[in-house]
Amino acid sequence: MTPAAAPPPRPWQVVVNLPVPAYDFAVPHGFVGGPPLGCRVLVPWRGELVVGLVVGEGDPRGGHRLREAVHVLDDPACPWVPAATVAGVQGWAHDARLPAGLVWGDLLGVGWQAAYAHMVRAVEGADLSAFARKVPTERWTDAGAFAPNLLDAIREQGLLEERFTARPRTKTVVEARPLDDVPPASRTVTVIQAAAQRPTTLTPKQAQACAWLAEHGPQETLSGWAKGAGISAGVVTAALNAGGAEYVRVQAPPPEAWTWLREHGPLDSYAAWANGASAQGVPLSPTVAGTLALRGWADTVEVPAPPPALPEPCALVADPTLPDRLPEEAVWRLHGGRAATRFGVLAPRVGRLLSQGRGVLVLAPDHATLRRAWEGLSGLAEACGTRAVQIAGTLSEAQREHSWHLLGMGAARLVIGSGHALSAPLHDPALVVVLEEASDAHKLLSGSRAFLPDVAARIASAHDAALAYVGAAPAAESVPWPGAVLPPPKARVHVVDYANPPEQPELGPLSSVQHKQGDMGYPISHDLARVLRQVQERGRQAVLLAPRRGYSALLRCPTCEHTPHCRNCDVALRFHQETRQLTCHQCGYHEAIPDRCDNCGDRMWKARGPGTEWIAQEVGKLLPGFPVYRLDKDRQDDLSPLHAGEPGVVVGTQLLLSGEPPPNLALVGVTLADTWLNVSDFRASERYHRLLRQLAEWHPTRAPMLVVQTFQADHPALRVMVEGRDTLAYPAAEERARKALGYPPHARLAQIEVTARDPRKAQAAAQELADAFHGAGATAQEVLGPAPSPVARLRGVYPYHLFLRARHDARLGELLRVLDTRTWKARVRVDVNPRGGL
DNA sequence: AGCACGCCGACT
DNA sequence: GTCGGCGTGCTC
Repeated sequence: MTPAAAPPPRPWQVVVNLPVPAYDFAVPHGFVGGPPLGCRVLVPWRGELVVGLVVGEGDPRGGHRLREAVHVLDDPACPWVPAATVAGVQGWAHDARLPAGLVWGDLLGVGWQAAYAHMVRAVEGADLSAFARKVPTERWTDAGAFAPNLLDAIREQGLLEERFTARPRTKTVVEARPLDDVPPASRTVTVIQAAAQRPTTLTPKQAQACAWLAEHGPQETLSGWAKGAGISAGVVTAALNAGGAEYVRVQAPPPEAWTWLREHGPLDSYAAWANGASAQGVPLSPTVAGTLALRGWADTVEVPAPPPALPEPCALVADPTLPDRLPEEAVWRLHGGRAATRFGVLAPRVGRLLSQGRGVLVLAPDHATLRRAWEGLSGLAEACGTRAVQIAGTLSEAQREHSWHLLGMGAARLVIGSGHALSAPLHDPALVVVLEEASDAHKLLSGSRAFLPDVAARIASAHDAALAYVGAAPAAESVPWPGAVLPPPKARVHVVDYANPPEQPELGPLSSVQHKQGDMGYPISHDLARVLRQVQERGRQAVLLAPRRGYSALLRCPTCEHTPHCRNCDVALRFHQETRQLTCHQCGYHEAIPDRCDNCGDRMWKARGPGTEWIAQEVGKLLPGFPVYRLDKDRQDDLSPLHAGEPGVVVGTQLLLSGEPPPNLALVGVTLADTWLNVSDFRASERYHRLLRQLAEWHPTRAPMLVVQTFQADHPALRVMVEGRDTLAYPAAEERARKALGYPPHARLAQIEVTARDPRKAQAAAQELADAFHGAGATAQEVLGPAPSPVARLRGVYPYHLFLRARHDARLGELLRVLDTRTWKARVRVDVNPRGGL
């Protein structure tokens, strides 16, 4: 009786860092155990080996023969990404209709490059003569000696044996070679020494030279001898040729530079050696240092690199022993107060979990928020017997990898970071904290376009960890969760109402309307100007928030109203006065300012819509001699004098908020608030309100005056600030409005973008899609559009948008399934939970 | 994302 | 005849 054939092991689903779905790979020969979920593997890919991540099990009877995964890089007991995290991310990628590789490429920031030694040999008795040129023999050889695609061809036939060993991070250093190993030729030197017996044929001068040499000892050069003896070079040469002196090789003392390196080395480079030695009185140039190494006095060697220095934890500021009054539910929120207060309230909970040996993950949308969280929480980890690490783009690759290992070993249990921290191998996570959950910085602009709080929620749920939203003001979406609310910091808000200029009795109503902007002062109102002068007089600091970079939003011909537009996009070109250029802020296209209007030939241009350059220029006129700094994507002035406390004004875009506030900040001016409202997005007013709240809490202790210039002085997002209403007043009202309109959190949205180079093709494909949705039973409430994108042409392509609005996730999933029914005649991209545009 | 393949228009 | 534009398809 023959034993029943064991069922073939199920293949592994592996993602690589490319925008493609997970592919199946056969289990490597001889691998024992279940699928190593979350481990990195080396897989054959287009003739090379690439790092992939095991995210699941595939179909055991696949349609075609599979390639084998070649090597498992991580110990399955300690995967690179926790298995629950893998499940959470995979679930999100599936629901968002995104190729898994695209999602993992965005989320996993550490580990796609693995350092390993790779040795190969031919299997015993294999005949590789069919392969070209140089092929592996039966001796182990470094794989680098062969073309990767040749190795892959041999591998595919099962004729290759491979061995992988992890190679720790190394660095190259210069170290002094032991004296015994220095080549003898380098340890001797040729010198000129007087002959033992002086020939009788020497002239008197020659004899005199030889006598000097005998007395003063051997010389290294002829010229040294000549100079020392005070005799011409010709005579000493003749004396040498006549046999009065001879070249001999003698033992030389080791060079001083070598002795120095033996005492102070090893060092990172020849330059470091040269600088270090020179600084201590041993003259050495990098070139000479290199020559010494060439002669065998020093070697460059690979040594294991020490672990990189990680950010130091801050002092413990919050008291973890205070009572913990935060909700115990699976999802909760904490908003209001100042950042330091919020972390103080959060500390008892985080401290308790860390003390229990559990893990806490904190997701920050930007660098400034990350820094505040680090200041508020990192000291806590030390106090609770563990340590905190950061995983963020501001750290080096080596630092991120080291932090990753500390988490994987369980040595660190608090991780604070960007989206890259979400997949970190944190042990037993009990709490995932999403900071400033309404921030647009959580939305990845390219690739997967993931909204990180959505992914964080999936990961928390997969780990059965609690999820907390913490920030200055909640998103309307977080309002329904149970939560704790702190009173907002006091704000002194002054509103400049451009729409209602003060009564001017001496002028008639008509002229008042005609001149109202001029009368109130534009782009800097008289009110704002007055406060700015006070700032100057008192030597304080001010920040002005401009709605855009550049000089102006556009140029307009005063005669015919013509405005220069981008040749690739359907937008007006921004005017940059400093570079004398018109620039497209969508695609980067730029051109010199045209001499005359293309349309009517007029030579005049008028700027409209002030930007940072314009505002800075106005401030310069207003406050002569007062330092004016600028901070936007185009120009980042050095603000260190301000941070040292010197007086001045900074004009910038929202980029300002990602830095520290100046210490003597007395005034924050929003030069034109309406820019935050004049966007076609249902989240615009929430974003505006959050901006005001963030400005009010920006300075950690002060409450600077907030001057807001606007045409919509009665906007509720601003009114609640003026009236000093509580933290939840506006977000709760917004949430009620969303309910009435059927927007999140009372609906799930997805944007479907259809793009093509031909606008008619894009429009037709979008319409076809809409028809398909309706054909599948979608209602008119559920499918909105298609409509051309707000920017009808972008980088030369014409995007059309279609919106799906479903009551809940399940219905959205049902609707999205229509996309899989067939292929479409244009590029179709889905963005679930889109932000911006609608 | 890359990198093939393949189909059309502009040149020696 | 070829060179080279970029549209389409594939990667286990």
